[in-house]
Amino acid sequence: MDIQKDLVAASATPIVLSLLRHGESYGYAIIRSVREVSGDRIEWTDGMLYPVLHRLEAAGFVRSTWRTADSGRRRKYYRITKQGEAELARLREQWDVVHDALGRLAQSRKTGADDV
Amino acid sequence: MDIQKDLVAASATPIVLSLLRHGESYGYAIIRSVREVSGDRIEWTDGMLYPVLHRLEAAGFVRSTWRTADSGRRRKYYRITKQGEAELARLREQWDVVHDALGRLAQSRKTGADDV
DNA sequence: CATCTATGCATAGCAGTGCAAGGTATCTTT
DNA sequence: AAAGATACCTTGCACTGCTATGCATAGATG
Repeated sequence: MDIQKDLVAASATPIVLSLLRHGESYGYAIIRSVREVSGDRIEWTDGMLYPVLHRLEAAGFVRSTWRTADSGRRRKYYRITKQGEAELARLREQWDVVHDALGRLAQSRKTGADDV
Repeated sequence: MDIQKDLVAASATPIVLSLLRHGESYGYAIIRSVREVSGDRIEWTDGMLYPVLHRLEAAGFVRSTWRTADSGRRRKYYRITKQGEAELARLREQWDVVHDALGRLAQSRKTGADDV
């Protein structure tokens, strides 16, 4: 499924922060998790995700640490900060507002009526 | 409430199309409807909405007609096209995917776990 | 009547955004 | 040794769009 760019962009931050809120993770694992949780319907490219992660770090919402796995692989682990959790709460509220509005419009029968 | 620009941008099209699906409307009325349906939490500026409407018309998703109200006011009424309805269905599906993913992440306790 | 406010629409300069594409590194498999 | 998988980096090129400003006009106010 091809999700519109602006929707992908708008949703990336809350998705990443939500994931990290459950536990630290690294780039590739994040991409895999997003694919899984969306039933293979959201597929991020690494070229897209890493700038997002860097931005989030610059903003103080996440923090990174290099680590080496048993396999010898070096990975950059990200964890959410307190600021990041606060930001996530704000974003969630905004998404609720918008989703709520869309939900009402999907059902309402009268909203579009206009007067002369 | 200050909603992030990218979220406003991503949600504008489905909101407009949903509104018009219930009945034709014009700029100012659309802005008022959105404010109402969101409980005053989404406030669009006219400068933002009109380019959106023009874009939607260029894409064939809506069609416009000039009309004069009893008051003498000229208004540009917009109505959704068949294409527009199809597009709305597509967008709704995409929003569902993203909202679903966000919902799972808000509750899930295991998704962020990574392996070494 | 003049002025201000509310209603209605238009638009581009300025500001900004960001990912596709290409690259590096290194472990694992063929 | 070469190819594939894993892991991360980064910017040029492509693109996006709304803030600010402007026009028009009906209605309200002094």
